[in-house]
Amino acid sequence: MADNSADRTAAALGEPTLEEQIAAYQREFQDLDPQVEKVVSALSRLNRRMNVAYSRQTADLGISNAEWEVLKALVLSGAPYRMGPGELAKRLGLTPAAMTHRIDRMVAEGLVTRERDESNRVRVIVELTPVGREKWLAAMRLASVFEEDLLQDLSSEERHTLGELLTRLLIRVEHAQPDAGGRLTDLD
Amino acid sequence: MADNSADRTAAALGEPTLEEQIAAYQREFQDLDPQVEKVVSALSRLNRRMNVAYSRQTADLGISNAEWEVLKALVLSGAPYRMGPGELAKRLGLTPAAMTHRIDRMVAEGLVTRERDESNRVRVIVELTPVGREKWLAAMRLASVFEEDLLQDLSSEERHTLGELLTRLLIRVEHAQPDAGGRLTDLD
DNA sequence: CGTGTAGTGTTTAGCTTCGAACTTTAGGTT
DNA sequence: AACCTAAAGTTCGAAGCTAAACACTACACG
Repeated sequence: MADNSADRTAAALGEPTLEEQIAAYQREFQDLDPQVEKVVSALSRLNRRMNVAYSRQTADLGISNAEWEVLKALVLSGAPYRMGPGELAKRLGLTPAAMTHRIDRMVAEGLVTRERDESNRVRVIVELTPVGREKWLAAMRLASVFEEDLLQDLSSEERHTLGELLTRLLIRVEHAQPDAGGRLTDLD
Repeated sequence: MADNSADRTAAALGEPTLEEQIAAYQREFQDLDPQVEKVVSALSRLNRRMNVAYSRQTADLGISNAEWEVLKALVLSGAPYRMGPGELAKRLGLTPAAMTHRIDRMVAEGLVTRERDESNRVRVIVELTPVGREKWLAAMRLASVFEEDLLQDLSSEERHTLGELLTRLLIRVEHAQPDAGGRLTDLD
């Protein structure tokens, strides 16, 4: 079971506050926009914390975070919960090689099955087992409690605003490609 | 040079839109709050995209994302840019073992120096070299262009709002510990 | 029909990380 | 002083990932 970085990052002793960190960056790099940096730093820190929380939860269920990602992708594909290793790899941002090994493990643990596609014998079909689906559901229940709790201090309106602003950033990143200088340029 | 997941996740062929993804989750898991899920999913996707962008930029400079993280921590500590391996490991969320190896590489590449602390011979001091500082600065310049561009579509007011909302989430995660059920409970 | 070519998944070798055992030093206790 | 305990880093073996080479199947084209 990988991804046990849980308790190392959890406490985060002596880590500077966001404000302190931004002030330090400004000392070292004058033309930094503190407003931009605040958003970016908060995003990155938040994500680290969230991953730690998820790792802890999945570990409690006896699966790794990596395995949870696979389960999520399969469930998202809808019944009958089948996908090829290649597509899974693309979705999760892994090499096909890594996917092969990950599926090996998950087959051994009974979370998925792997069989050749008889109508096209190059392809392989990875299918969620009932056990795998149960694990996904259990992880989902834990995750949703955590997520609800994370947003607890925000009003419904604030949640909406946050969702919209983040979606706009996401759209900008997903519908654009960086040019040579790293700038994002629209595709269409 | 690790962290070359750049071009695999960049295109993200066939990935469902955020809305589609949330709709799919709701079909499989009824008591899911779509508002919460939207925020969380957007956060997680955004971070993946940003990491891909950073990886590409650091690769262009001939360093890995991992090395950039070390450089950032050292610069943040302020002049004379010295830290012990243990503290670095804690900041970056790594085991001391991993830190040892990472420093090995960075010493070999001339980014940092490693020496024993003569006043306390158990300790080791990792110090940024001028070359390391230059690499940090170059990476920082690239990153700030990308970040400014990422937020391009948001007005100054929207940036402020986003920063504040994210900070509140961060505070909730950083000042709390999860209880047995995964809920976040205040410390003070 | 055979052959070339593209697409899929697996295998192999090397690297990075983790967990755990180990070494060295500092500092307190008797 | 001699010992015990804690703290800091390193070493060791196992796990997981990447890139690149490889094997197999399907399909188009002569």
